[in-house]
Amino acid sequence: MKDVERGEIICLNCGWVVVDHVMDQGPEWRAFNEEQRLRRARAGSPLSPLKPNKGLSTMIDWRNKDVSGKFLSPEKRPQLSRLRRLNKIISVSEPSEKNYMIAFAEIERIVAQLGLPRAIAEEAAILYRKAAKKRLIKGRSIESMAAACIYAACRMHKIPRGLDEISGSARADRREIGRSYRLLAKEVILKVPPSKATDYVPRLINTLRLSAEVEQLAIRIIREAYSLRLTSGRMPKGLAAAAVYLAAILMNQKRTQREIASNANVTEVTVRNRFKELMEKLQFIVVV
DNA sequence: AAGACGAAAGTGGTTGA
DNA sequence: TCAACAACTTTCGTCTT
Repeated sequence: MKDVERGEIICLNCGWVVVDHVMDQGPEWRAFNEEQRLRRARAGSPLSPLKPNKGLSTMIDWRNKDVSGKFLSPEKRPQLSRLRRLNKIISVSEPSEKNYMIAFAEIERIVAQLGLPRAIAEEAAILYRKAAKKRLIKGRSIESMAAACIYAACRMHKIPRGLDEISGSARADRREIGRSYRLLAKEVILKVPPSKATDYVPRLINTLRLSAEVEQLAIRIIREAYSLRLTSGRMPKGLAAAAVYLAAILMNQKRTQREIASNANVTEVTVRNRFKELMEKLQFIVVV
């Protein structure tokens, strides 16, 4: 019922673009997505924010020249190569760097498992650095903070994932992640726009294979609902699900409540309740 | 037979003392 | 820190298509 894994395509750079392509795919799109996702997820060299030292640590040039460009004397070369080797070891064995390595490995693991875009991993890594700088990880597990960073990064990039979706793939329990996230939100992230209902729409439209018109309409419905104060205290994803349901009906592309509910990670009942409210308050839209 | 609907009891998260 | 509370879920029976 709460199936977490779902082939889904997101542009690995910006988080959005590829979605459009998916709309045109035939029945095979799911497999195509998965395949492409895996292929892309493993491609390319690791990007800088995910390296413990951001790629900015001291490097000793491999050319045996000194500052003035003259070649070094033969006696000095072995010494230099020893230095190089030592420098390499030291640069990752400093305690804080080791911490980063564990954290970043965890971040990459979760991101890969959930099929999230690379930008998320980078954002999460940046957040993790900031958290570490403020000593927020003291007394907390690295894993929970890493997961919290991913959760935050997802929200910042408008790719909403539930806390439970992430905790499902994390090596820390939901409660701990929640705590870490709160701390993170308070101390590091200055402004996190609370996730809006419209953020959930593209993903739903996608997995349900609905058309772009439905998406537009659903978003319009949500805007209306928002301006009518129908949204306070309600789960954004619940509202999103109901709006998509309504939009699909209006566009003659009806999906069952069950389909929508399971894809939005809410229950049918919630979809129904939101749907009912929408019908009560938004009648004038239907008339038009 | 499957989807939609709603009531009742249960659950987790927020709020206020 | 604890209890009250609202929103949401689960479960299940009934109605509609």
